[in-house]
Amino acid sequence: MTAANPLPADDTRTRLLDTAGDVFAESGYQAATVREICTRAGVNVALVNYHFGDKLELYTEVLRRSLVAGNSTILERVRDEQATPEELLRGLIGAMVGRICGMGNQTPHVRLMVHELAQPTPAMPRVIDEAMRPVYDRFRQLIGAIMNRPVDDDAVRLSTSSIIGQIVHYAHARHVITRLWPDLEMTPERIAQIAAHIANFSLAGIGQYAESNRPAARGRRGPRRNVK
Amino acid sequence: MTAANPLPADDTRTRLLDTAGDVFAESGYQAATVREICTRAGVNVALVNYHFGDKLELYTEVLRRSLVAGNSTILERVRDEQATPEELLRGLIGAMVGRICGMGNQTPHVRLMVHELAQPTPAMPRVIDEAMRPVYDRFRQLIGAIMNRPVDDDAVRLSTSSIIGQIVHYAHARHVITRLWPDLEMTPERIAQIAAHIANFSLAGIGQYAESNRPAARGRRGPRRNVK
DNA sequence: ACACGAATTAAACATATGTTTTAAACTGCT
DNA sequence: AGCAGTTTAAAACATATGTTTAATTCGTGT
Repeated sequence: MTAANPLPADDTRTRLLDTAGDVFAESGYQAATVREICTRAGVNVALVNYHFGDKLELYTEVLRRSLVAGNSTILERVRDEQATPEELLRGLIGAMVGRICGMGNQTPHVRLMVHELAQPTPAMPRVIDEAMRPVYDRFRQLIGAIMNRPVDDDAVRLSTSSIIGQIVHYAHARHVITRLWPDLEMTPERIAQIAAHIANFSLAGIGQYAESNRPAARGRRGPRRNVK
Repeated sequence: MTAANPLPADDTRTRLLDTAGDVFAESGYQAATVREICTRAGVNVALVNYHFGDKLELYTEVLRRSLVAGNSTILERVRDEQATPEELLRGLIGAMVGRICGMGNQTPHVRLMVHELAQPTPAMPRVIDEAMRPVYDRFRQLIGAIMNRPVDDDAVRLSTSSIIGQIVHYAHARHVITRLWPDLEMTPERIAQIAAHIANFSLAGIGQYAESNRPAARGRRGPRRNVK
């Protein structure tokens, strides 16, 4: 038979990478088996070692591709120089919620990150530096701008964790949420509602650190709501 | 039948359960090996099958013990009938943050939950119903009381997810946070600061749904159940 | 057409892991 | 002590999995 197959003329290497991305995203590095990957890719078991050396290098390469394709798309959606920090923050939250809650099954990129967090591999430092740090830093910039505080202020860092925590909770607790809130369907409108909620909720939370409430040295003065 | 043995403290069965709890908490169900468990417990490999049948039943029993010991302690700390919902919410947040950020390594209970979320086992439904649902429900009660809205109002559910998301982020993203914020040390003061931040941040976020800001068309009218 | 290196295949290998088997040691009771 | 039931131990088993080997096929330039 000629090279004209129903399957596209992708070379096996890329087919392996694509399939491995799916399998690793489903099961994580350790639970995924090279036989499962090769079977699904329709190639011989020996080819992952021939093309990549071993399982870990295949995983590393999968991760590398996922990283370069992953975070840049998110961050590039909030590069508008005209927009205010609040608008950019809303945009960033919306982009992340959209990717994480994306209807049906999640992006492989997201699931790779979830598994890497639960069971770190030798690639973890790079995952953090290349996938997480840029997002955290962008959030800190925006939040710092809104708060009018330096990016390494405690309030900025804590608020950054608060916002990211709210968002990625929909990745980590996906099964929990669908069981405890069965009526929740991730329609585009629902996703927009979630993003809007997180943005409003967080901007209100940030507000307590805002300029007017800012202390001169320590402790805060000002309206002091919610004091027990 | 006559063997009315009161089960010594270092009974093999108990020692297996304890060790298995540690190993499963470190590696998750799938990555943990019964040989590792037995070696660390100092017992023969065959004994897990003799006492528990198979690996999954051992895991199930470990989980069962963790569940009964786990969530009750948290929720019992917020049973004060005299306190206001805000105070109880602060207490609940503080209890969870304390357990999750607890200095050094996390509680086995927390790590078991994290692994179960990343890679669900057949025990997942029970984990959700017995460990997660009570906490979610208590949060919804308190938040609903503060907002003066029913517990299944969208705003209540979304705010519940927001608060829990902020808290458990310190469990899921532990490595990320320590790498992106190297100076952060989980001293008792720091843990208190984090809990206070999440409480203040969230009460401000909840504030936007408060009675005064409530739109007439949006939020559901109806019987004001669950208002204390 | 041919040769040579790259790519692919089938099979085997080595090891890890959950489980079972069979015998020995232990326990409580008469 | 002797016995019956329970518990432990050592070894074997069956299977899964990452990796290697050796042979075969494919592609390409001469």
